[in-house]
Order: sequence, then structure tokens, then C-alpha cells
Amino acid sequence: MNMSLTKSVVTRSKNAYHYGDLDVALIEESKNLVAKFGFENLSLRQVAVTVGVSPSAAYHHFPDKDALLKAAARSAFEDLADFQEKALMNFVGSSALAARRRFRALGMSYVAFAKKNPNIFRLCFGPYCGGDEMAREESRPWKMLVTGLNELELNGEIHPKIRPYAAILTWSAIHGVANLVLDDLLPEDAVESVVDSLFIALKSNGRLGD
Amino acid sequence: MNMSLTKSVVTRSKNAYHYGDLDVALIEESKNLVAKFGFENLSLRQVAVTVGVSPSAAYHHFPDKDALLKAAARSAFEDLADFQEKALMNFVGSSALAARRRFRALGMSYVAFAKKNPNIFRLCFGPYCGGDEMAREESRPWKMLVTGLNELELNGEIHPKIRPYAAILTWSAIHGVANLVLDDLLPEDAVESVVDSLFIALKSNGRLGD
DNA sequence: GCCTTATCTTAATAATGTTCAGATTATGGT
DNA sequence: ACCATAATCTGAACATTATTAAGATAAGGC
Repeated sequence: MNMSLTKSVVTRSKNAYHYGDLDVALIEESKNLVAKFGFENLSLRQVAVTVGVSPSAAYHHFPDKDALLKAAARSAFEDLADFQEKALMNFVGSSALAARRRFRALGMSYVAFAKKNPNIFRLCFGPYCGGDEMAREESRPWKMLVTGLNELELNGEIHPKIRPYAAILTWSAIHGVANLVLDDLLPEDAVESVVDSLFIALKSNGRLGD
Repeated sequence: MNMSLTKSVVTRSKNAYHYGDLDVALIEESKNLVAKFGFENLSLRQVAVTVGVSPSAAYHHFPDKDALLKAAARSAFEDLADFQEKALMNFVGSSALAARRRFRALGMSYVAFAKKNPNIFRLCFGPYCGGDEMAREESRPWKMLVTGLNELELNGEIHPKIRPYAAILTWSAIHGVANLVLDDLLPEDAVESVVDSLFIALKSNGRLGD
């Protein structure tokens, strides 16, 4: 079997020397390994070798391991936003019911993403969080939350007194319960408790969602 | 100067060979270094050397670096509880006002601890969080929160409809805002917004605290 | 005093992050 | 088409790390 011959033909110029988009490949593989072993156990060398490149190649795309992890964290953060966006699309319409369901989906998908892959969720927000560069008012989860609250408000689902705090309170509560459940400090059903209580809190005479 | 002589006298039997409570010394020094450089940059060797002992000595007290970090995390968690307890003592009394002030102090001190030393706060809850062993109903922050809410309830500061969710919602919101502020995803004043909105949310016709 | 056990050290191993000199490929101007 | 320059990758090196194994030292019970 002339596998080696075939192989050298199949691995065309893309792999020959120049890689292609090595930076995104490294980021992607970093996310894979973080998902498996946690960001605290990521090895730059393992990332490089898995991608099929020498360890020092990474240093032409990222100044150091820290930068690679930060880039992976930013990418993972966008994955979270994508995940929420998809969850939202299941509930279209301008009715109050649709607005409540979208709001609920926003929170539930946030936590679902965290539970689906705790290591990736921790990467998004831990020591390698985008922070400065990821301007907070620009972040997609925040923007989705703001529009979701606007839709709720249009349907009279938010009490005026708590309206100014609504976005900050909601993100904090959802983010908090996600982390506490991951850390085994709250039971899994705490998530629904938080979402339910947010409905009550926002609309003080509130019927519960759904 | 015969410093070496003096030193060998000063370092009495405690340092001679057997250390004393090496385990707690290692944990304490781990917290110091984590506070400076973050748990993601802790070096077992540096901990051991700083304490004045050979690196392999640590392995007679902890199976591996992971275990040392977990022990340090548990200890740091108790530090957080101590910090909250002290903050609580500033507001004694059984009046509704005192109850509100204690509740506020509970939340504010939680976040104050986080802002005072972000790396330690992250250690408490990150990948090295006590989790299983630190039974959730037994954790001191949780117990303080529960009694704080009971006191609020006795003074009619909690609406019955939200009462069953109160503890989970409060811890989630406070924990969430602490993390989001540390990650630069929410501004610093988000903390007060969350505490204020929690008062409103818990007591639906609520006057604000203080 | 002696034996067992707990504790610590020294030395070694494998893996890691990072750097540097050099090889290979792409690119742009002529 | 050609050549110079820059971009990209490799290989070998270095310091540091976690971890282990073998042996030295102390403590405690008999």
C-alpha cells in the first residue's frame, strides 16, 4: 500500500508548510481540549501537536499561552451567544406569551450551555475572560437581554419600579445560578427557581411564565 | 557577623526537620501566592520553597497539586464566610431596619470580599471549588443568608409569593454580579443596583433599604 | 535502647512554556 | 519571470514545573 504516496498527494499545499488559518485552528483545538480537560490543564504543546504543527509555530500567531487562551475564551463567548440566538428562534411573535417564552429561553439556554459544557463556560468567564476588549454594552448576550426586556415591557410585564434594574438583576441572577450549579453549590432545579422568581420579581403582580 | 550561627539557633526545633503544621502552612502560603498571581499560575514548588521546605515534602500532606489547591479553596471559602460574619456584627438588633441592614451587609460584604481580592474569590468558586465535600446546605454563607431572610420575613419584608425562591434568587444574583463585575462585564455600581432591586423584588411594594 | 512510623531531603524523570537560529514558502515590485 | 523581503514553520535548546523513588532524620511506643 503506497499510503505515504497517497497521503503526500492528499495533504495538498495547505498542509505542506503553510497551514492556512493556523490561528483559528489553534483556537478551535484549544476549545476542544479545554472542553475535555478544563482550561487549567490546557497544554500549548498538545494544542499545536494535535493541529499538526510544531509548538513554536503557535508563537507566530499568539504572543504566549495566555493570549491563546484569551482568544479561545472570546471565541467560546461567541459560541454561547450563538447558542442563545438559536434558542430564541424557537419562539417568534409579538404576543406577551411569545415575549415571556423568549425571555425564558434566554435564561434557560444560558444555563443549558453552561451545563452542556462546564469547562467551556468557565473558560468564557474565568481569568481569561475578554473583559476590556469585549466592551460590555456591545456583548451579544447583553444586547439580547436588553431587547428581550424591552419586549416584555411593551407587553406590560415589567413593573416600572424595577425596570431600571431589570437587565443587571437578570444577568446577575442567571449568571450566578449557572456558576453555583456548576460548582455544586446549588441543586440543578435552582435554575427554574431563578427564572420563575425573575418573572415574579419583574412583574410584581406576576403570573408565572408559559 | 555570625548570622548563620544565630539563625541556626533561632530556627529552633520547629524548623529543624519536622515543621509543625506543614499542611496549614502550605495552604496559607498557597493562598498568598494565589492572591498575587491567580490560581492558574500557582506553583507547588514555589509554595514549598517559600514555606522553607523541599517540594516533595508537600506530597506527604497532599496527593498532588490539585488537592493542595482544593484545600486552599476550602480555606478561602471559610475566609469569605468569616468576612461576612464580621460585616454582619455591625448591625445588631431585631428591628426591621436592622434586619434590612444586615441583609444588605450580607450581600455587600460578599462582593466586597470579591473586589478586595479577585484571585482569592475566583479560587473559592472556580475549578477547585469544594463542591461535594462542602455540603451546600451546610455552607456558612448559605446559612447566614437563610437566617437573614428569616429575619426579613419576620418583619414583613418579604412577599409570600416570592418567599420560596428568596434564598436561591438572592445568592444567585449576588454571586452573579460579583463575578460579572470582576470580569469587567458589568460596571462596579451594578452591585448596589442588584442589592436595591433585590429589596424591591422580595418585598413587592418595597421601600428601598436603609 | 530499639523498632516502627511519619516526615523531610536529594536526585531523577517527563512534560511544559518559551526562545532562537535557520529553513521554507508566499508576496510584491521590477 | 525573477529577486528581495516578509511571513511562516521547524528543530533544538533552556528553565521551570509536577511527580516519583530511594534514602536520611526525627518522634513515639515498647
